[in-house]
Amino acid sequence: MARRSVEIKKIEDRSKRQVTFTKRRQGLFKKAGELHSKCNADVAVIAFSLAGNAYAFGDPSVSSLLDRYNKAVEVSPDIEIPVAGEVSTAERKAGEMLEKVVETRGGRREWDKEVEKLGEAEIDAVKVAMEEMKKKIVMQQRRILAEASNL
Amino acid sequence: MARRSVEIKKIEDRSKRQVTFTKRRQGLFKKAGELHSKCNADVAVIAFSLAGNAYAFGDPSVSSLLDRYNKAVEVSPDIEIPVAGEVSTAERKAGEMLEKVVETRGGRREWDKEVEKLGEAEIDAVKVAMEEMKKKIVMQQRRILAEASNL
DNA sequence: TACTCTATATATAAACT
DNA sequence: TAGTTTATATATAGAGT
Repeated sequence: MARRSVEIKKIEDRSKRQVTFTKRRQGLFKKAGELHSKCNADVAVIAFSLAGNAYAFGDPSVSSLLDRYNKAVEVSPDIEIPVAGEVSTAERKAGEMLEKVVETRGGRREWDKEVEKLGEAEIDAVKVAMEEMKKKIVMQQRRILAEASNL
Repeated sequence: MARRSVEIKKIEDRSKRQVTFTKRRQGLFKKAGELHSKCNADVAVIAFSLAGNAYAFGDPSVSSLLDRYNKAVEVSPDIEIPVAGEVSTAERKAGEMLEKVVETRGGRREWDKEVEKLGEAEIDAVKVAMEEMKKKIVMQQRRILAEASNL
């Protein structure tokens, strides 16, 4: 993993902890996305930073998975796997700053690789295609808005 | 990671997919626990297997975190940044579309239909993804030009 | 504050039991 | 079907910018 051994223990230094939180949250979201892509499993991850910010990852969407989870629990309340660290339920008071930023992104831009494969002969054609695609998208957006205003 | 490169693509073989799901779910839960212990952050993970089984990890508890998440979303529902799942789904769609463009360049444009399938929740995210994709393409173009001038 | 860069620690795919 | 092993792919802590 890194230069030193990991030591799963609370990091005391605030700024180091923040950096680690960001890095590991990204890693966690990426793993969740891979689990989704590879195994066709629906996955949701929610993380609250000490500052109280909420970060969520979910495919197809966080809220739909939460609903589904709640329903599953109703049906069979024994689903939950309580894996909890001993230090767990302890503190967690630090942040109640209610400026929740539901940030996102697990990393994953799979088209990166596709783009890198493009050669000189293709890159121009692709750009043109992109322009057309964008027009299409804008039109689609208008169509949706028009439908919405008809409700 | 393993004997072969990872290939983030759906695993077709049922039993292999099941094995991978189990291993990766365990890994994901472990990572979530480490994030909790090291950074004092509260984390919940929910995964549904293809078979429909629900698996959850949460500290202090899944349901308390879900409530907290729902409240956070209520407090700032107007935030432009889409929830992770929507972004990732959009990213995947954008990637799929690009693949089609690359495959069919010069020929008919099959992504037309794909665009028309996009719904309200996705269209914005797709636009954002398109912007990023375009940046990538421009960078790739520069790379090619730079190589060419070095000949 | 937020990147990038690597040396290492971990995770894990496939093989094997 | 499930646990163990091992060769590699990934993730990431710390340092540098």
